[in-house]
Amino acid sequence: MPSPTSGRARQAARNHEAILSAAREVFLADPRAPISAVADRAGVGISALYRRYPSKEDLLRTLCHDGLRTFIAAAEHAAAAPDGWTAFETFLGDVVDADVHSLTVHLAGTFTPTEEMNADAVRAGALAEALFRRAHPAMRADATSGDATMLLEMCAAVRVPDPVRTGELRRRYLTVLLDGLRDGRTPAAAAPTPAELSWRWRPPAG
Amino acid sequence: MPSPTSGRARQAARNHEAILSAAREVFLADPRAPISAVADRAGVGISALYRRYPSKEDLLRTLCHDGLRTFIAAAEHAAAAPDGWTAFETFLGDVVDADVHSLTVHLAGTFTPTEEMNADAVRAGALAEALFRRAHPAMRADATSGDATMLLEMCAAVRVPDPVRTGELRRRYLTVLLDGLRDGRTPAAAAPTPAELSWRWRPPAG
DNA sequence: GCCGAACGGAACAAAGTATTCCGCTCCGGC
DNA sequence: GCCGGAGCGGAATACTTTGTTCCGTTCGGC
Repeated sequence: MPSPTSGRARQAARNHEAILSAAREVFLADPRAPISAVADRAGVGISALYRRYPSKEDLLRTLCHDGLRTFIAAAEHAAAAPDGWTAFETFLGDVVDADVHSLTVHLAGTFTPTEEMNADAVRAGALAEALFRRAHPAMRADATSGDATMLLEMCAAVRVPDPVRTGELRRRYLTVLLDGLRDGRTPAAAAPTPAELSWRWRPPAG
Repeated sequence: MPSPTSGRARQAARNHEAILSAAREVFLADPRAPISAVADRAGVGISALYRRYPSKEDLLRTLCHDGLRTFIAAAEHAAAAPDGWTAFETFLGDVVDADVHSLTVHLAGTFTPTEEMNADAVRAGALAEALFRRAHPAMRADATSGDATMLLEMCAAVRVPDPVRTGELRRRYLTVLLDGLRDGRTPAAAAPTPAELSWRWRPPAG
């Protein structure tokens, strides 16, 4: 099957992509969206979805894991920058641009993670932590890597109807936040500890 | 009925308060929570709720309107400060502390607003705008009053299981954001226009 | 003791939604 | 050309969730 340029197999491959992309959009907009919304957005029937994923949970898990991988890739890519602060800035910017935070954190807890996902989550945490450490000297002394997590969370909360403007506005507030984190001298409450942020990853109730 | 200190009427008044408070907590945690969750949290039966509010929508509307009034009160109180920046800071801090943003913005759109609410919303917007204008000279030149709205939105997104820590962390990031807004010089995308943020207030679909 | 406001919570009905199923289409090999 | 079956659309199903109603009970005030 040498990559057909037309025909059924090709169409199936296209659908595969369309479904993933539609699922990203739909669940990004509303993590509790019904699966039919994904089918509608992708312009396919429901069975095209169930042919690929045994259940909604599997789709969610796949989506989340993809997001996690994107996160890791962004961290590894940014780590190449020689300057610690620049690396940190690049990393957060890329993650915000990829709109990956909602995919990972907001979907977590709606499915039981695989072992591989847990490993990747640990790896992602370590990479982010390393980037943070390199940048730490350039920012307010009381900052912790938990701050980075919360910055991403706050940027993800920025939302307007137009997706393009949403992206622009997120970059704007990331800039404001980073300016504040770097230059800010106003005393503030303690930064979050890792333990305070890990609750999101607990598996579905029951 | 001169404020009985015991008896049925007193109990009813207590329930009234308990219900409102429970509703605030529950809908703050999840705007789509079922009404039975409110009853459970308040420690009362469902009928105690329906005796006071004809429908869920009415309860939501009341809650949101209360939040709006708190917002207005905070703005009026903060406006008394002689220094524009201090007034602005105080205002946002009070709104964040009162956890009023989710009550207003996140509940909006789940009910059809009353005329009075619309008027109050306009008034709230005008007050916030006035506070912003007084503080504007002290911040980065491209800031708009829409930034204030988004700061509140971002702070509302900060959430950990412990409510007390949630409050502390919100204050922390408000500080970071305000530092960034005041001292930040890094160029950034255009701030949101009022039109871009008004979509939240549109009534329920249909 | 009796009345009725206030209540608890089961019962009901309407939605919403994950998953299954069946019949159709149409590519690809012969 | 023709057939088999992969791939599919979407109605049907089974079940869960949830807003609202209803009825029997409680108990403070007279």
